[in-house]
Amino acid sequence: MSEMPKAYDFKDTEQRLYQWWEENGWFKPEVNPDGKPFVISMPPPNVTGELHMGHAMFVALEDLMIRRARMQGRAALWVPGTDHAGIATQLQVEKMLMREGTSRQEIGREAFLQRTWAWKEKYGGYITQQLRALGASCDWDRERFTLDEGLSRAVREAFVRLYDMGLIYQAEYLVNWSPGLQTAVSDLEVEYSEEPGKLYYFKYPVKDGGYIPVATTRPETILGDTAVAVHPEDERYRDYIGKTALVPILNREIPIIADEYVEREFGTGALKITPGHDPNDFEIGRRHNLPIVNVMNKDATMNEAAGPYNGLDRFECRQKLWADMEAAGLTIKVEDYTLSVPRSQRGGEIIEPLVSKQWFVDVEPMAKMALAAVHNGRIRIVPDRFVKVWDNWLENIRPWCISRQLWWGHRIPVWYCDDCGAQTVTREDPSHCGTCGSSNIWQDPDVLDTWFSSGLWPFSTLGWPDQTPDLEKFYPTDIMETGYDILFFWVARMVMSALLFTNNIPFHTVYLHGLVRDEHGRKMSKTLGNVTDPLKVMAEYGTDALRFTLLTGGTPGNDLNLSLDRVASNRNFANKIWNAARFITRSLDKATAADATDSPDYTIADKWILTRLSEIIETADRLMDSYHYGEAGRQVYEFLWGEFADWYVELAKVQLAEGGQRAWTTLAVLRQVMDDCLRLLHPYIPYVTEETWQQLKKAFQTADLGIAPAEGWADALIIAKWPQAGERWPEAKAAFEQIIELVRSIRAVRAEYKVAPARKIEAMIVAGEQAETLAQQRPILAFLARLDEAKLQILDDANAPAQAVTIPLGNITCYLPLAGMVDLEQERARLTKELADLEKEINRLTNLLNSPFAEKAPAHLVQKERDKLAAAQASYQEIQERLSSL
RNA sequence: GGGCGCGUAGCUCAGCUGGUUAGAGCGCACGGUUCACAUCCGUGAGGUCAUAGGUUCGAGUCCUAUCGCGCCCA
Repeated sequence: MSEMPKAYDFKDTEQRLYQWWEENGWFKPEVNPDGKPFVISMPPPNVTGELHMGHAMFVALEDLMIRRARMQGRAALWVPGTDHAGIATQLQVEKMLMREGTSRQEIGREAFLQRTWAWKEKYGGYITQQLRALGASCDWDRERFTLDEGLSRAVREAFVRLYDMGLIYQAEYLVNWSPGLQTAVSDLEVEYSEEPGKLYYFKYPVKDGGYIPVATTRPETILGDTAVAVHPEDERYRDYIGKTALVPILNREIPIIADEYVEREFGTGALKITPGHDPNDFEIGRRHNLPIVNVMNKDATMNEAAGPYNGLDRFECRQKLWADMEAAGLTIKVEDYTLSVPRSQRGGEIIEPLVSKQWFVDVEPMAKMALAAVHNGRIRIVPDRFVKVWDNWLENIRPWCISRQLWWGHRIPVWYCDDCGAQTVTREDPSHCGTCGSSNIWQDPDVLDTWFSSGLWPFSTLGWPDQTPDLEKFYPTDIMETGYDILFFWVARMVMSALLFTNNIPFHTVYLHGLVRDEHGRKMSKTLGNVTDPLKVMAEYGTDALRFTLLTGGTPGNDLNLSLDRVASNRNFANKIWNAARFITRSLDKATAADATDSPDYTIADKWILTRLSEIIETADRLMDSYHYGEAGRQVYEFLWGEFADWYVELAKVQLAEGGQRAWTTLAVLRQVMDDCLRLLHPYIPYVTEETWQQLKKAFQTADLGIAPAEGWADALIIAKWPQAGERWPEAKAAFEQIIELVRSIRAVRAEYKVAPARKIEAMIVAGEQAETLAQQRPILAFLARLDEAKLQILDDANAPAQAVTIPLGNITCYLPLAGMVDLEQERARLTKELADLEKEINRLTNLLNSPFAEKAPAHLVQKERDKLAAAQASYQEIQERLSSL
């Protein structure tokens, strides 16, 4: 018989198994060709990104779902892929160019794109290798990239369709401009941070004399003001309405208008309006037909409209202008003020609202469809509280700015004609203007927002717009599993585009997980230095340990604080599994094939563990079906360690020692429980379960005892059948649980009396009707409680021995004579305390049963309490008698 | 301003449709070289479930309010 090493060595296992699985094609849906498809599109990580805990989290969850579905016989397909991540990738390449002393402008668009593709080829494989290390059982033959040919065609198709439907348009609009990146970004890519700043109060001169006091947080925008607004009912300024104000320093004439948007209580109650540099002012400007004056260049320096400040940086301008206004006697005061500063999600630079010409998608019609899809139940969001967030965003949706002034991405498929000025938008690159036929055409230089392409992901990865066999078979997909932080960014856009382009939902369920934080709940960030690298954790504790921690450490939709202590104990769990199996494989010589039987004579313990196994399978299954993966995993953990290993494996030693049919049956039970647990846990911790299962399989096959799973041994656990709950024996379960209680009580007394652990002690158990059942368990009781079996008495009735510790357990009483060790005083004190506790318990239960509880609560619950009371009363009486005899 | 989540043992977290002495891991104390495992085994200490009301026979769980922490949207 081959020996299993003493400890589970994940280093020797993980890579080998992964390769083996992949080589055998077990990651492909073709494993179960007739199964109903089960499909997940992987949220594509940034192609040049590095693995972080967020990736580890989604891989753990999606792999869990996929592996379980595969074992359930489904044609499980997990489509992997990566995202070109326009801004992030371009930034990295630009950084590289900077180190080389050049820039993208210098080398030009063509060369830049070549360099970026080269960069992608070089670093793009890293992230997918890391996903493999996590155990991701996705179908790598179907891997996609958002910029590859097929997906680019999908993007082109989507753009053209939207354009033809009139849902894409070009407009001069106030957008979020990133001066450093020199591109527009969408509303979602801007984050607002509370920062200390100043509120500047100054005098807005009125042409006919006098002034209106105005406050602003950004004095440099004064130069772009095109109105001063006051509330129509504000007494203070009523007379000024309709008059003309003069822009400080520039003396440009602007109207004084009335608008209800103005808050009378805020600042001075009068507002300067800068439609070119503030989103709210932009809206007001539209209402009043105000002109837009843009005073800034795209690099956030001031332009010629800023007059004398032309060429200054925006913050320099602020200083200088304020100083000049002070000199002119126009300033009033400066107060400290907390600002809400718009910063770029990427890089953190301050975003400048700027008017520019961009492409937009009118998403409102699609948003309505997306709202309906969730409301009529075609798409379910888990946890369902996120439905509110979903509604709130989609009901207030704004046009989506999709053009980016970048080079890395899908170029906007719009060609402009120099001759007739028309736009040509086609699926194939045109050589002539679609309107006048001129060949004097040029393509829009901008590219599309990365999310435009990832919004098509669930169907573009399967071949759309072509009606491929994959699209036919695997679309719509089943579950979209991702972090709640990209519910709008991505999930909403996928749903919208799927409904529009495929006339179908992209998936029926959205499962959202939380963020992984550090052990004290702080967000992991490079600046804080509290980032835990998943690869390091995996190298130290094993991939399974990390996965199990991520999967069981929290609840759906809630953030998870990752503690390395927890990872360590989950590594221990892997070892526990390994060793339980190791015990089994080393016990196979306790029986022979001749002991095999079709109708096993189960002991109480066998029936107990098999009953519990059935319960656990059913519970775990139910929990997983309702997406409570964490709870399911924790329950299997507790069962495997706390019941199977701690109790059944221990007593199995006794049953095995008996040999013959008893040993054979015990081995069969051991195999069944171990095997089913491995199956239940495989989706969580694939490596240790597969490796252990292979060892188990090999050992049983070699031993040739006629013990095997009902359907025989599969090639691998990854493609083995999902377990099913079996027979149950409630009475045996109850009886054995009482034995556990008895053993625990004896152990507790031993510890209290400091009996040497190795010492076997005498015991007398008076058990009334249960004496016979208990007597069958003599060897087990003796073994587990370290009793001297030869002197163990199990009787239906007897007088208590004189010098003994009494353990009352309802209708069973156990006496431990502990010769010479029992201090009567101590025992009396112990029993007195116990008596007091029981009295409290009896009073509590008596009151409870005399209350309306007895009539109103379900009968079985009332009975449960009655039984408790009876047991407590029996113990009480026992102790009373005992005390009086001492 | 609107919305969401969280507040349970020293720490990190469970507690699924309310069911009656609240669980786990780590840590702590005491004891263990029993031939699966010291990545282990046994025993134990430790919680007025944030606070105040309410619904109910029964509330950690449902409702209302308050306090504290975090997040999202505007």
